[in-house]
Amino acid sequence: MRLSARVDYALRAAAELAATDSRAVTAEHLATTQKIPRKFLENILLQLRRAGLVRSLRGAEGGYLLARPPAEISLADIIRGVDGPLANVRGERPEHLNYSGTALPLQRVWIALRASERAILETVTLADIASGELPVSVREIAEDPQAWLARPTG
Amino acid sequence: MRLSARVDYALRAAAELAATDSRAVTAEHLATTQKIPRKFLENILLQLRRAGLVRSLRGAEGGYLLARPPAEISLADIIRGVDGPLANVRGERPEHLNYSGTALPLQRVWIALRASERAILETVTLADIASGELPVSVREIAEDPQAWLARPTG
DNA sequence: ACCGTCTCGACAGGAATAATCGGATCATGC
DNA sequence: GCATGATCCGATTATTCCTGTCGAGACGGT
Repeated sequence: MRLSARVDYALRAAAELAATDSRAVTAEHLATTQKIPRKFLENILLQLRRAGLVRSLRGAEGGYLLARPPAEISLADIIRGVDGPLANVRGERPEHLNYSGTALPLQRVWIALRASERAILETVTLADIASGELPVSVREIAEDPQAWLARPTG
Repeated sequence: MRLSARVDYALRAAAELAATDSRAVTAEHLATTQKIPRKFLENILLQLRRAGLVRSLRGAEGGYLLARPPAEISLADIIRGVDGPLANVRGERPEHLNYSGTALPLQRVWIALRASERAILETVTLADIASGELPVSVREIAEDPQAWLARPTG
């Protein structure tokens, strides 16, 4: 799991939008409150708009707002919107790999890994982030003190 | 989840080593059977050796072999050996992030995500790959037909 | 008409990634 | 001791990706 700055920014901006329901928020405001380079953010917001995740309004009183209710936008939607498919191995989707010989079972591991990422990223919505209340299944995992250690023990 | 060529190569080579127990295998052989650029592979094998995961023998009859029994080397070990920490956000470890405002709950999501990746990558060993028999917990996830779809439904 | 905002392609600098080169070093057999 | 076969390893290149910036244009509201 490697999250690029682009994805990180997109999610933080989206979270901010989710918190400010029904009013348009300017790129400038998002940039300063979340400490994101402004022009870079514009770039990202444009991507999100083309992905159908945010709407935009021009002119005075303009800005950005979510295209759907926050509860209907998952983190996975955002990530895919700016960074393409969630999972890939050397640029290939896991299901398209053709490993040979001993390496063959690796493909099933990547599939499992992706499924398990989806279980989280498809479940958590912007509404969850905005309210601070994560779904139980996710909270259970995050609450394990082991999960917060840099290096897993045993 | 983005797997670099380096990691992919490392895992495939390691799988090959796991299958060929107790004999040393040359870089040349690994490169051809797994279709990996040879000099690049040497580079990777050197990293694995420095990480204490493989041993090497020089001279005729030389080559590489695993430093420990395959059952005692997890995929996570290999990945960390060549690519550093499993998870990071913009170069920072998830536990070191300091999000502010609305974005705050995101950190817990990354922690959960990492934990759930670990659950797979720490569990699956090279012995599992070599035998083709994945742990039940992983197999259950990988066997779900949903997991093989490019885009999740519902 | 004017101001504030989004729109959007181009592009630059740097970092990461992928891969290669060439030689040094070491073990083994003869 | 010499040839051979292999690892060792720093240096180097090539390419792609990532981050971030610029500037001119389009558009909405007043």
